[in-house]
Amino acid sequence: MAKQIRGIKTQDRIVRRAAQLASVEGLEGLSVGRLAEALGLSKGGLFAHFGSKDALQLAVIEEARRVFSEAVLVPAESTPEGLPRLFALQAQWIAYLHAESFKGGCFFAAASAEFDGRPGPVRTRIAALAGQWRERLAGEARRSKELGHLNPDADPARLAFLLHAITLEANWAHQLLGDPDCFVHAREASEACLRAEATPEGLRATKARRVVPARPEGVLS
Amino acid sequence: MAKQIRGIKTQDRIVRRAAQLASVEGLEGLSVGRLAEALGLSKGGLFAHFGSKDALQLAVIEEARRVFSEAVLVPAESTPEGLPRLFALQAQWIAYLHAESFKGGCFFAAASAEFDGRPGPVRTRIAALAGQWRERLAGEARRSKELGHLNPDADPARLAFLLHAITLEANWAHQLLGDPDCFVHAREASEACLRAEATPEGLRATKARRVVPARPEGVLS
DNA sequence: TTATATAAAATACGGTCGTTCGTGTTAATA
DNA sequence: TATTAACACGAACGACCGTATTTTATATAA
Repeated sequence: MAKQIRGIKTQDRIVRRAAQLASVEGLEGLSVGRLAEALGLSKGGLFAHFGSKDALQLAVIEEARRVFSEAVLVPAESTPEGLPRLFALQAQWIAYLHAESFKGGCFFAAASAEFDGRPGPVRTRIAALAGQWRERLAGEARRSKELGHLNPDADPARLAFLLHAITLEANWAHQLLGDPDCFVHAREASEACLRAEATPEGLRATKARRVVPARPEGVLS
Repeated sequence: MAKQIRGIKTQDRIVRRAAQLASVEGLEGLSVGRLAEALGLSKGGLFAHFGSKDALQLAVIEEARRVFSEAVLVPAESTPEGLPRLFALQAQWIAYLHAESFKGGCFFAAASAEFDGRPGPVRTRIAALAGQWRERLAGEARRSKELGHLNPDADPARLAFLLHAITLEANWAHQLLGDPDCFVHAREASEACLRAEATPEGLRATKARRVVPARPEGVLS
């Protein structure tokens, strides 16, 4: 058999493919045997890299976090803080879902639903990351208010709640119903929600900005 | 062993308990063996009632639909059509989640995420019911517009999108993060979204209405 | 009472799961 | 060249899965 070409380390190959499969079949539904088969490895060989399924699942979560961070957080960092950045975060997130970096949609949405009723380290990690992300949105909303980009009576937590809701809904509608309008609705609704509480200065600061398209990652591995 | 008291037929007992367990562990994660054990039945005895796991899962889905219908649809029917009913649907839905009729949160939210990447009759049924429900919201929004309860430029589909998003977000925040404010946020956000596009007449028609509290069902079986 | 239909139990089968372990191969080091 | 460490294979394990079949108990009807 031709030796495996490896531009990247085996651990990375495993974890990337696993993240793809898990976004479709779930973190628990993904089995070591089938993952190994999909990668052309033996079950035992693959397993030795992690030692337990929990450890594998945790590694997969970190990979998903990395992908999400590069596709959403990093691009948004380059916009000015406050409302422009809040808008950028939301726009990048929607674009990232639209690009289908993960075939099964938002990895964390899937993992959240799967593990919210199952105590353990995996659930703990997912909840922590999801909480951080929501807090990131809320924090940027608070900063927007400080900068005078949002009305004084705007509630940052509720705004984060709404933005988060809109994106999850788009993901849901896309994955389950194949709704072709869901991303348009998501963009429009996001804009409407922000506009409804923005000050003129906030709007002036937030011009139409280019969304950095997310290129599917790890698909070729 | 004391004989089983059965006020309800065994099939019902099975399906009710199964729906409870499935809302926590997932429709696929729920196993015939453990379900039988939880009910004090033998695996074979339980299995004979359905003939296949697919059939059991489909029966569980119908049960969840029944519960949802009684807790949300039926109470809302008694309010006048248009904006009042749209508001009632949303309020009942949120109250229903708050009451935790299903321990694992919204059954269909969980099932959607679990099966959106798994073709088959189960996924088909879930998608059909979820689509019907969203269409129900959109239809009531359209009717509201016809009755002059909503501004002429309101987009019923987008409104349904938003209301649906808000509730799913509350469910998510409750289940994963245990966010104590999520239902308050959901109610406030829903009201804000409807108010933003409502006509004075629509607001007048929609007075504060009592939400029928959902009593947890099947928990005792 | 006997006969019959149904509900549940009991047992078993093949398959897949996560996990372990001993062996062989490869690559770097001394 | 000899040694070592990392890597991957392949077989095997016990447990549990969905499913099938066969047997036992229970209730009803003749």
